[in-house]
Amino acid sequence: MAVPRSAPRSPSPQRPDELPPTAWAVLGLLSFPGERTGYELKKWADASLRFFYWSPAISQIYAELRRLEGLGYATSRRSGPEEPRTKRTYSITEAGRAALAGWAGGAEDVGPPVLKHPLLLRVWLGHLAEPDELRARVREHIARTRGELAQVREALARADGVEAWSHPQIALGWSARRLEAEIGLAEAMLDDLAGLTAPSSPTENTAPAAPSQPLEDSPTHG
Amino acid sequence: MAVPRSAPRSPSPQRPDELPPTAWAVLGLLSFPGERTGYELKKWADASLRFFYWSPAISQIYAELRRLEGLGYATSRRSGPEEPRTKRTYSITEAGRAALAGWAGGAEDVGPPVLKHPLLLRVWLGHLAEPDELRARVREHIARTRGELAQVREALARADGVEAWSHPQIALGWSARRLEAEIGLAEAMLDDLAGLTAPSSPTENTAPAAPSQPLEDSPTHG
DNA sequence: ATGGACATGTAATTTGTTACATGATTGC
DNA sequence: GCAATCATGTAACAAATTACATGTCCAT
Repeated sequence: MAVPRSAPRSPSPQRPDELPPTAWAVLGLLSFPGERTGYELKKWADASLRFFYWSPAISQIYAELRRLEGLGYATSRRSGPEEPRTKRTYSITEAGRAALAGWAGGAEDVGPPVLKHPLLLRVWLGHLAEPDELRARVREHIARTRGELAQVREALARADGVEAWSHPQIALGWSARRLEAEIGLAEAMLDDLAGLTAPSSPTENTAPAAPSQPLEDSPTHG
Repeated sequence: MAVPRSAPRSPSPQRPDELPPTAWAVLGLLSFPGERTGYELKKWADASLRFFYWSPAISQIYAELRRLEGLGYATSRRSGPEEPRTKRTYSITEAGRAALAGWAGGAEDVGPPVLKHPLLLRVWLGHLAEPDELRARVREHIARTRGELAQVREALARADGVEAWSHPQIALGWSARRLEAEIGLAEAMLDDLAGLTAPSSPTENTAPAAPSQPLEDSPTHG
């Protein structure tokens, strides 16, 4: 179990486990064969991690790498014989692999997925917007999503056939199907929005009651 | 255009616009008929906002309300004749409604949806976990999602028929379909994972190459 | 030699969470 | 009286972003 070689450049004395998911994500990036720089990690995160778990800012990746190194979960070395000397290459340690396996294989609840969908926020406030404008935003979203779908399929093609990539492949496959569903959802919403402006049965404007406060059983996990 | 009445208790002199989406979300909660307390806002966010845009912590809701009041987008008053005097009730101002309409109706890109899916993170690292355990996590996720779907349907039923709620209803309808899709996605992933342990064609372990670094066109919007 | 991709990092700031303290109101 | 829910808020901290500073390497 390789001990941390180079002096930990980050003094934060963090207890093992109890790391935020982002730290595990970065360590996970490191857990696949090969060693890589923070910069490479960022590109990789942009190309696949972000489709199911968001891509941290490059500065945060560097910070996480320092934390991971401080914990002995990763080691870094400055450049190879061929490489530019300014380059710092990270790899996972045995301790890191063990800790990551503990997190990935554990039964503790990692919490529900969190979705932040600014478009839906706008639709939700649609009574304040021009119907046409709103639908234009939805169509833009569909176009963007199609672009992302193409990217996922590329990433999928790149991973195809490589034995060690089977799980990332499943995650990417899930992402592709998810984006397909997202497109269908947006198209259905387009119809809903169209139905609002051209209503078949023009409902009488019944005095809108105050928003009677909702149910009592909703779990407070915000 | 009602000027800010009560002295702004938060000194932050923020430029109009340029607010984070969360601030617009809270202001949006206030934009529907009626006035309400921070506490009520939190419950409402838990019951509907969180399905398409996450529910801020109660302390952050209070903070956002103070900021909104400082900007003149909301006013608060301490209690009514009947209410407990410790209660502070907020409502949106005309300036707030105008600003919100500017954001909701604007054409600026609000950015892509961000999904943080801890379960997928685990699946992605599945090579470090027991296959059975992993599938158990997926099944737990399906169960939880079914519960959330039931909640959305309740919220939908509550909003049904009320004219002023049409857009929130569309957002909620989208959420319901999204959760249905999420269940289907998870079930398909369960199959994928099963296919891994019982492979029809046991592929020869071809020497796993180093992760050849991915494409160059991925937009860096982390 | 210039610009772009590669590469690392710091500082300042914002955003968001948890834990805690306090107290009123309501129903049993 | 007691517990649960309602209600507000502070303090400490953690997470994450942006802006900035610096420099290398490579192709045109």
